[in-house]
Amino acid sequence: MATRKEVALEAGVSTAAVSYFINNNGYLSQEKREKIAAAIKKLNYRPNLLAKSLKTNDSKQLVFICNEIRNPFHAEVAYGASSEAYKMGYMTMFCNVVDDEDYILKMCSYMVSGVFISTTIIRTATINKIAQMNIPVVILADRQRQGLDPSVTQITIDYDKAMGALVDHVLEQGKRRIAYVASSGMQDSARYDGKTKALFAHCQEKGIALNPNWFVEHATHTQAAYDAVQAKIFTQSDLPDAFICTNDATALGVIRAITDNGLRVPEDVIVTGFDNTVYGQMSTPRLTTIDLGTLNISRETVGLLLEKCQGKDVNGGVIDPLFIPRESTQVPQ
Amino acid sequence: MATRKEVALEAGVSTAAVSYFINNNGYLSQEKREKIAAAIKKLNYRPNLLAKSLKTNDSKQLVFICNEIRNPFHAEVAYGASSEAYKMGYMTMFCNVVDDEDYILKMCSYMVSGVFISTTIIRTATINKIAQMNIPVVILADRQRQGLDPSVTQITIDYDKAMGALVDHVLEQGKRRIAYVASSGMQDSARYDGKTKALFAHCQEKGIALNPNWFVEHATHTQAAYDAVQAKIFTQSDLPDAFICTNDATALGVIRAITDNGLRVPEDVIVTGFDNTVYGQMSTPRLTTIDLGTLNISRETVGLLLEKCQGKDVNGGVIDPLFIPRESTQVPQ
DNA sequence: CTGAAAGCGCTTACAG
DNA sequence: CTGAAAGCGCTTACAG
Repeated sequence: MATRKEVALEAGVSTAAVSYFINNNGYLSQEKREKIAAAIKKLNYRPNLLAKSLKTNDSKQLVFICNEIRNPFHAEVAYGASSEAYKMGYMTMFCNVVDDEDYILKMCSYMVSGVFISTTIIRTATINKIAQMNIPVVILADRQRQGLDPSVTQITIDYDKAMGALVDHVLEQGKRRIAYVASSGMQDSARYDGKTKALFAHCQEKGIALNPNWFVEHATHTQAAYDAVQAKIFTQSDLPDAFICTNDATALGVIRAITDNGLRVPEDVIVTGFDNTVYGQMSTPRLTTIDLGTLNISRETVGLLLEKCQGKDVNGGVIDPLFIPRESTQVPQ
Repeated sequence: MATRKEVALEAGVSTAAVSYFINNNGYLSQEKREKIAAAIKKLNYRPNLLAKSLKTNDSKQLVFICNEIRNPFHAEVAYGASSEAYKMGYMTMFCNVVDDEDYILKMCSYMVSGVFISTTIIRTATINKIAQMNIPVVILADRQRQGLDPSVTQITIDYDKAMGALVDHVLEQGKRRIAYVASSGMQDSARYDGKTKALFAHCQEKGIALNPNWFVEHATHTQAAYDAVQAKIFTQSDLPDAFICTNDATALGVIRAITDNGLRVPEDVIVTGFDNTVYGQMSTPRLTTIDLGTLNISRETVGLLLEKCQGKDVNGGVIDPLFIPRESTQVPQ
């Protein structure tokens, strides 16, 4: 690869002039412009963005952290985030890893412009260390975190409303034997997420006692959910009549497990999802779920992040969930 | 953020010594080591990886290009690729954009270590420009490309075998009225992909004339496939009795469209997918499909890429597909 | 209006 | 064994 120096030599100008040309600032005669343009073309020159980043102290790289890109919700967030970043001329580094603080901090050591966190399963201490590197951070998550560096912008989801709608709907269907399928562990308070908390609160309010034998943990994905439900629920003689699942991906695995045990959804057992993914819209039966406007919120969150990068003061927000009843919970009349 | 200079000052050593300490090379007395370690801790110092990259001419960043991260196949490849990169200490930049050459080349201008392309829909000229920047490139795609820079390593899929198995199976079910649902456009030769080509060849061999009215194009994803099939197929009076779909995600949308038109899968119409995603394993009916060992091949491809980065000579390969018959094509006896 | 020079935060060959 | 110095490819304040 040719460097700036070679271009300057070829064009018979200073290296500064080449810089001015490329960044379109400073004063440059028409004649020089043409010479430089010709030299760039001839040498097939491309500016080294890494060197530029070092000088300007900004790499125009965003880092995006999520814990499971194979979950269609996260894939949608990643899609929205990276396409918005693209539109604004930013690159996005992708991080699948949530528990290796050293790796995450390394990733942030490339003078990145900002960090977008889309997962609950990351330690507050890790987030704070990123913030202390003076990197703008936004987090899209399921609950307001305590003890977070005040510079971090939080965008949370109104889980009380969402889980309230789900629980009320389940009760309206005459079901009271509720199983809960979570992606996190129930006992581990660090991962005790907003959904779980809201579910428990609403059931208590409605006088429903949840059976701890029907809590399924660590159902991080479709296959894991299928396996966990088979192992933990269908080995019991006493069975639930409703499954509230942490997301659509999980719910699809649960429905398969139910069907494989000779029961029908929704006639025998009802199932709810979360996220309103396309797979839940297209499945048989279609999933009752919660819509968050995923694509839009991921885009808006990147927008917020980029405003922070420009030094603007930015407010977090709360996402209003929309309840969508479909076939997986309602027996046709 | 503290810099190397401040650490050196604090520890009372040269900046070179700090460098030796961090990279664990050169000679350093035990006493100095301890002083440096203390200074690093005290100042909460983190090396600027961008500056290091500029000096060493290698950023330890890989770029991963795919066209649709929301497709579960690509999500799986992204997952495998980035987790393998992580294991080897590399970062991965993620690129969703396939047709903006300028953006792609910019992304490669950060002294990236290598590029992993997982899409058919990218111009050969663009790939060659990356290769001409002396960046190692691997491409995981559906056909051997002509005119590619010889430095590029190609990993292709044996589509003849895969489509042959699918077509034979469909014919064995007594179906001869085959519709084809493609993610690309049929007429655009640049996007006329390996699957399509192989399908046509096999049908011709078997004496099956494909009806051009039953070619559905641009079904890039589940929703797009649903919409396209509704608009193009179910507006006709003459209907196919089998749908061969470019991938599982597409097939799920097609099944929904068929069902919404009052027909049953597989009793009235049969449907095949491709990729063996978890959604096809868990769907009702379960999808007949092709397995490629996606997770493994994405990991192996990254392994190959990293070997190339170390200057090794590396051979591409051909992936052997496995046919998996399931419920979506077989009426239970 | 223009270009020489300093400097971004690192690494490493080399002189002592 | 150790540190001063040059240099990676850029940008930009500043002297002329």
